[in-house]
Amino acid sequence: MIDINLIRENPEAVKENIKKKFQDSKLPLVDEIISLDKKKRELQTEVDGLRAQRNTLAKKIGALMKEGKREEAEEVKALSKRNNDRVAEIESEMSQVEADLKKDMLSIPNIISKDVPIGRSDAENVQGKVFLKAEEKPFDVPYHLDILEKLDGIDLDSARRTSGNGFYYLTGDIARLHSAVLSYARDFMIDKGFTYCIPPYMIRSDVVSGVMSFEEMDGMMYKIEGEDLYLIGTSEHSMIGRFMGTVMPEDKLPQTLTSYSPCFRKEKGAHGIEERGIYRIHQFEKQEMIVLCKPEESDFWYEKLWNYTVELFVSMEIPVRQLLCCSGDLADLKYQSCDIEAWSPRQKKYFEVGSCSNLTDAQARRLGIRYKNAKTGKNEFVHTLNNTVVAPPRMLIAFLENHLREDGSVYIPSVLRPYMGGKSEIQVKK
RNA sequence: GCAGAGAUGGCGGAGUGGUCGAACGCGCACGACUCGAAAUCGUGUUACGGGCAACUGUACGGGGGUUCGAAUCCCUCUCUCUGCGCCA
Repeated sequence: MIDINLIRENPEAVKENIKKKFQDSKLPLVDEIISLDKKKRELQTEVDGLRAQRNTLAKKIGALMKEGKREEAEEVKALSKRNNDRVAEIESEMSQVEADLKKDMLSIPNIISKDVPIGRSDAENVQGKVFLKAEEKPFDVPYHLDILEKLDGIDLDSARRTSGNGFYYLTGDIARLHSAVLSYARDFMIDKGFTYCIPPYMIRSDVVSGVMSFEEMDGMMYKIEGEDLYLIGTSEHSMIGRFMGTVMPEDKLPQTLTSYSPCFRKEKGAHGIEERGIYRIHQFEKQEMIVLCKPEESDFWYEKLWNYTVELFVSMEIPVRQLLCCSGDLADLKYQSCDIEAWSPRQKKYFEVGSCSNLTDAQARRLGIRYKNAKTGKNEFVHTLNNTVVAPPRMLIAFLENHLREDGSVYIPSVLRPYMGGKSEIQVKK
């Protein structure tokens, strides 16, 4: 949600931003908001006056009662009652106007960074920097599922029986590798000065509706039957929810946190769960990083965050590139976003393994996350950012394809060996 | 899970139907005193919204209700504490 003052003061800039995102159908909302906002303020003035009257009358009644002037008091009561009817009328009109206003405000996209490339859809995303040389293998790289099966590292048949499509058993060295990657990533972020955090894996509906739209919720979130609880789709949900409705002192910023959690997603809609293997699944695990900082520092942190992910992948000897999200592909809450994509020697192209976003104050405004500005003494909204550190098992696809050898064994880069009992490779099971 | 107690400003803590946005204390800010500091004294100090301003509205865990009027009474949810029970 953007600042309504921006719409009041500079509606043209807001419209320009909407055009940049190719959401022209939302253009009329801006004028609608201006008129709803005006209406709201008129109603507010009126209702404030009437309430002031109510307060005065109530005091008068109290005074009369004390003096024992019962009859006079009754007269004023009747007057006050009539006044209150009018208050109720305007209040209900006002709550309607407020609801409409809020709905419109939620549809207005966040102002995007000047650095965001302009484009209609993900097809127009722009390649940024590239790290390590993306090389083709001198042999055919099999589909990741086949690699996993050769290494005796996966059992999808049983998972389908116990849980259905979109679930998996990882076994043996592959399961260990999965944990090793997460542990290594956790320590990597701790070394960068981030605070490690294990959050709740279930959250209440008010937190859910705070962190996402109804459509997203419907398409992603699993609900616990008979409870007001949902399984988180990412630890960002509970990590950001942690700060809902709080004001923190300026010296508590920046908050630099890295969290681990399993993630549960229905994956309803566009791509679905049909794809074979472990690319898109209902359950995965993720090491995440989130930052809450002062407004003037969020650009700095954005650059830092995505570079951490790159550094992590490079240390595991996996070629990656940065892909700049274009204006049309950017979610409404985001100011700027990029994906980190890993090289797939099989497909001979890059695919997404993480995503880094700066939401500026849009998320914080929606959730009421503020800090006390030490200079001005005012409470102001923080900026929030989030980024994937690493999310296996999807990340394992990149790992296996890049480190596969012709004989079917998989090479383990040195940084992971301490987490793998010193092993330097995973061998094919005879 | 059962029973009892409770949730008030940055913190502690009064307040049980009207003059309460809230006593008192702590903390914090500013000023006085001092060479400087401590101590002491004085002043100020909730948030959000409307208004050029004067001023004004709302909020005492969340939601709903009673009343002319609710921090205060009723319902409900959440959370905390104490005791019992159960359990990794």
